[in-house]
This record gives sequence, structure tokens and C-alpha cells, in this order.
Amino acid sequence: MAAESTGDGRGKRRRATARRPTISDVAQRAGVSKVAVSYALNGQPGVSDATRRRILAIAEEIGFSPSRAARVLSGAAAAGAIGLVLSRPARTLGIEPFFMELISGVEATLSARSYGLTLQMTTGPADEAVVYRRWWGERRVDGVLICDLRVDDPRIAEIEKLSLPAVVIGGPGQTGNLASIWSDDAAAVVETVEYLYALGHRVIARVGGVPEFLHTRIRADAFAQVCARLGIAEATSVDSDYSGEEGARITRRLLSSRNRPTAIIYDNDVMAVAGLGVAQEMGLRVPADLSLVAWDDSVLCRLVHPALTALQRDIPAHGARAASMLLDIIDGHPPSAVQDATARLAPRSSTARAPW
Amino acid sequence: MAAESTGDGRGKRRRATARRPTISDVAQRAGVSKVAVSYALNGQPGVSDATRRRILAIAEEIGFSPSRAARVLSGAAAAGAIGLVLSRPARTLGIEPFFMELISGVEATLSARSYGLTLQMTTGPADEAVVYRRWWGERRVDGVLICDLRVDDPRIAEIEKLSLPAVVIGGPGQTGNLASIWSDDAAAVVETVEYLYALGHRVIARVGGVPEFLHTRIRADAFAQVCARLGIAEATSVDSDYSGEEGARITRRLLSSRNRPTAIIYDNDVMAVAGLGVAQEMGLRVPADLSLVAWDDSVLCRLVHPALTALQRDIPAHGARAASMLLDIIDGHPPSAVQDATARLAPRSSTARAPW
DNA sequence: TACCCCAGCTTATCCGGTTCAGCAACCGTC
DNA sequence: GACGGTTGCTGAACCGGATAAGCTGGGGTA
Repeated sequence: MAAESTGDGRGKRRRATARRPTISDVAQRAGVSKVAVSYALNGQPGVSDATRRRILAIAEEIGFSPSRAARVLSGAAAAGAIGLVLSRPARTLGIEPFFMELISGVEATLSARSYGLTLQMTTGPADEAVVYRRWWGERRVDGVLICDLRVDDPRIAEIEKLSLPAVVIGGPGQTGNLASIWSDDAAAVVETVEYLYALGHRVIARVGGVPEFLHTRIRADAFAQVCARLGIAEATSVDSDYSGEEGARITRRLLSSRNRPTAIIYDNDVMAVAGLGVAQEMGLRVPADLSLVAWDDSVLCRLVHPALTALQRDIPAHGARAASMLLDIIDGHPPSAVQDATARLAPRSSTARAPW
Repeated sequence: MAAESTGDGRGKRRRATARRPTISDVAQRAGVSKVAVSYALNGQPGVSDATRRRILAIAEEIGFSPSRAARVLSGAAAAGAIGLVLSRPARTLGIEPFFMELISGVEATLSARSYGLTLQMTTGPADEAVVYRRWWGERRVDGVLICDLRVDDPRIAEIEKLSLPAVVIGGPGQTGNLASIWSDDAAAVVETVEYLYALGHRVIARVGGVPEFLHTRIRADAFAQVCARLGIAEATSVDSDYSGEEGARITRRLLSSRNRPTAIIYDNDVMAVAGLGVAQEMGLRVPADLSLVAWDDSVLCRLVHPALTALQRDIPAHGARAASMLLDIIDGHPPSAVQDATARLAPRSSTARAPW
């Protein structure tokens, strides 16, 4: 391993990438100290207007932008990024429009304020805690967004212990002292069931999501309650994993049962579309024989025939608001629990009067 | 603005978040110098096994992880993140499963090597260059992935100028000296058209994507050529913006034309599904009257009825490979142009023999 | 015993910024 | 013309790590 330093012309080993200009380069060119450059760039007093302009021109010319690492280290700046951990199997994320829409909303807020978004996918909530700790220790993010809130979620305590700024997207309740943004899923369920009831449906089923998630529980409870109140005896609620396959399987089972439902409410759009396929394959007409309602209204619902009645939420706006809250908290505002708009029922062609 | 420092009990203003342990804290607790801690944590020689174990135990106990900023600054580490800029309208990203699948694949590679992914959305390629420059100057990312390669893409020159490690997802050609990963879209087009020709189709239309994108051009050229070769005179190619609305509009126009096509190839799945809806709405039976082929096979294609014949690619794997290449380049490997698997035609129920 | 070597540490320096405490030069003022 | 105040700048210290070089004590060796 004769590490002779040839060719390069410098003693020190360089990275392959070109040398990036530093504050000293600017200072040298301008014939001032780096302190003057720092003041000039940050709009601080301490340099004359003429010097300031000269420095700014030079910085622009040589394409200087201050090293984030150095600014972070000196305590002047934060990481300039927020973190988002997704712990769903990587392959299934692609099919859930929800996350991409959420992310695009989050990004809309962040890019407006020159913040970055750091993503990480993990296999489960246990790994997530590790990621949070690492991020926090490395000062890699200034705060985190927490999705898929679980019942008795261990992440809440972990984040609180680190006193890492955070916003929980979910709730209400179970968010500890962390800020949160939530929408009233229970009310949306009630509205949907009452609507189906008004259409004459008396056997209504619900295909829920992952039972560990808090919002699944909230929706399931609301469904059971409103059905009890309306006197709907046949109110089946089945859990799933949100996948199209599961949605199809459960729908097939529901439609094959003795007292088959005349209306089904799905916890996401992928399962609803899969359910529609099963209904058609089994020779049932939608909506004449069977009404379907999807939760979360992506293109999917509008593209299929008949178009699916869906619970509509502005997910990008939801994400944007969550990001905005997080930036406020990073700026020192106290955490709060904000209620966002309730999903509203968008009736389309997949719901109609009950067949009997 | 009486900035009295009360309550905190410290002279210096603190961030709201708890104090993060530093290497000095570990050193002090262990009764050694920071250097010993550094050696111990990095597996370097210079400390005895007993001391090393003690240091590691203490580090673990107080939850220490080294400040990324400090490591970057001292030149020992890179940013530990790669960047991905998406310049499509934020709202439309949610509906394209492609990106989320790509991202999940990228993440699979990155999380395995403890790399982060920094996302940024911009409004156009001009802004993208600004982002690259800033990232590079701030040393925020170690490399970037470039999507949606355009014809004469200005980003290529910009990145080369910065000598920022990069992998272009797209091509072949027009990628300068940058590494790239591409698949042979031309071959996939040829296979599809030949398949449709074999089924007896003689009037075939194609609904393309954004004409500025290189792959749109490649596909359009291949389509024109293979149609010419097979003697298909009626070979319409229409550009679009990938949206379902456009897909529906164009399909409606194609199906209303005098010499209407018996087969349509779409450049993405969203448009294909929208096209299917239009066909059904116009009373055409798929596949008896009209055959449809989608490019990129997401759940969408499988969930609709009839299920759509699609050009299948393993997008997560594509993303994972791209990320892997980028990490290699960051490690100093020379850039290369890699050909990934060609999309293969997955025949389903939306294609059949031509009606006449 | 004198010598050398090496394991096992420490001290000093550097990375690229920010910030605080000086410190000249210039101004007007009494 | 000595004084105080402002303006415009600089030197030095610091952030939290990595790293090169120096130091020390104990063991082996001649």
C-alpha cells in the first residue's frame, strides 16, 4: 500500500468532488476577515454598506453557501430539516396514495421555508425509536412528524424523554404532551352510517384497517355505537391490513355470508376498489344491489366505474398544517392539539337506496 | 424587550430541547480524554479492551451519538444523506404511484446503510439547479438522484460542474458523464405493438406523457418506427401531462374519431384507468371492442375491471439499484451506465383479438 | 543496567462557521 | 485639544468531533 501522493499536487487527500468555497475564500478575495463576511452575509451590523455589497457580490460570484455543518456546530443554526419515519413495509407504501399526498403537503410548507425533509423507512415501531434517538443525537433533524399513531404508542414516551419537537398526526388522545393534529373520524363514521341508514340500508359492514392503529379503534367504536343507536343489529366490523388482497378476500367473505350486507364501508380506497371488483365478479350490481363507501378519496375512487362514494379529506393540506405546526414548535411555540376539518362524505355512483 | 433570564437557571439561552450528550460528557464520565472515546467508538486501536468496553457502556447508557455536524466538519464523515428533487406539481405527486414506489426502493437501500434521504419538491428544473447548488454548498447531501430526465436537460451540466456525485434515473444517452440507470423502453414499446399486431390490431393509438421528458421521446420514436415497419399506417401518438383528466379527454377524442383505434397504449397507469372509464362510458366493451395497455403496473391496473394488460417493471428494485449505484459513486467508484431489466408485458383481460 | 519498543493514553490542531471583546480611526463637542 | 461616542473592522475563542504527534510506564532485550 504505497500511498504515494502523486498527480493531485496536494499533500492532503481530497474527496472526489470539487473543493467547495468557504467563508475564508470569500474573505481573502474581498480583502477582509471572515468575521466581516459573516456579518455581511447575515445582515448584521458591523460592516459598511459598500463592503457588504462587495462581499455579497464575491460570494455570489464564486457560488459560496455556508456549510450547514459549521453553522449547526457553532450553534447558530438548526439542522434545517424535519424527520418523518414510516414503518410500513416498503413495498406497500407505493400503493397507499395517502402517504405521498401527505408528504407533498408537508413539502409544500417546508420548501417555502427552506426546510428539508428527511425520510426513513423502518420495519416497526421499535426500530423507529432507535431512529429518533439517532437523529436527535446526531442533531440531524430539528423535529419529527409522527404518523400511524398506535394504541399505547411507545414512541410518545420516547420522544417526550428526548424533548424532541414533534407533531403527532393522529388522535385525539394518547398523544401525551406532544402537539397533535387530528380530525374527527368518529363524526365522519356517524355521518356515513346515518346516510346509509337513510337510504334504507339495515345490514351494513365495515372493513377496517390495522387494529393496532388508534384511528382504526376510534372508527370501529364509532361504527358500533352509531349502529347500536340506530338499531342496526347486523353491524359487522372486520380488521385488515389495508391491502387490496385483504380487501378483496374480506369482501368475498362478507358477500358470501347468509345475511349479506347491502352496504360496506372501507377504511381506505385501495380496499374499496378491490371490493368493487369482487362485487362485480360475483355478479352484484353496484349500487343497485350493494352500496360501497371508501375512506380517503384518491383518484382511484374517481377512476373506477361506478365512481366510489368516498370520505374526502384534503390530505396535502393536512400535511402542510402539521408541518407548519412543527416549525412553530421548533421556533419555541407551546405545543397544542389542533382539530383539522372532518372528512366529508362525497356521494358518487356507488351508493343508492337499499335493494329491499 | 426585557430579556431577563429567569427560570432557566443558566446564563446562556438554551433551545427548548434537552441538552444532548457530547463526546466530552462520555470522556468525563469515563475519566479519559475525548480522544480515547473517539478511538473506542470508532473501533480504532489506541485504547485497551477494558477501557473500550467501559466507554462503550457509558456511551450507551447516556444515549450518546456523535454529532453529525461535527463529524462532517472535521472531514471524517459525509453528510450521510442523498438528495432527491421532484419537480412536479405537489398535488399531482400523490396520484402517481411511480414515485412512491421508487422512493420506497431507494429507502430500502439507504436504510440498510444508515443513509438518509432528503426530499425537496420544486416547481421546475430551473429551481432544481438552485437546490442542487445549495445542497452542495451546505454539504447537506453526498449525492443526488435525478429523475424525469428531459431532452437537453440543463441539470446535467450543472451537476457536472459541481462534480456532485449523481445517478440519473433515465436514458440512455443525454446523461453526460454522469452515471445512469435505464431500461429499454424502446424494446418494450416494440414488444407491445408486435403483440397487438399479432392480435390483429391495425389501428393503434398511443397516449404519451410529457413531451419534454426524454423517455417520452424514446417511446414515441420507437412507436413510430415499429408501426412503420409493420405497415400500420394509422399510428397516432398524442402527448399529455400524465393526469387522469388528460387521459380521459384524449381517449374520448380518439374514440370519437372517424377511424377509431382498436387498441390504445398509455404511458402510465392513471391515464389507462381513466381511458378504460371513458370506453365503458361510451358503451365500448373492453377488450371485445377495444384493447388497452398501461405502462407501469401498479395496483390500479389489477383492481379495475377488466384488469389492465400492463408493462410491468419492478420500480422499487429499480430505485434500490439506483441508490446502490449512487452510494458506490460516493465511495469513489467510477460512474457507469447500467441497463436495468426491460419492462415486460403482463397480459390481462384488457387485450384481445381485434374486432374486425 | 541501559536501552528500545510499544501499548495506551494525552495534548494540540483542524474543520468552517458564529460571536464576543477589543481596537483603531474618525466624528463632533465643550 | 482632550474627551466620549460611533463606525467598521479584526483577533481569539468556541461548537464537537477526528487525527497527527507527543508522552509515559512497563516489559523485553542486549
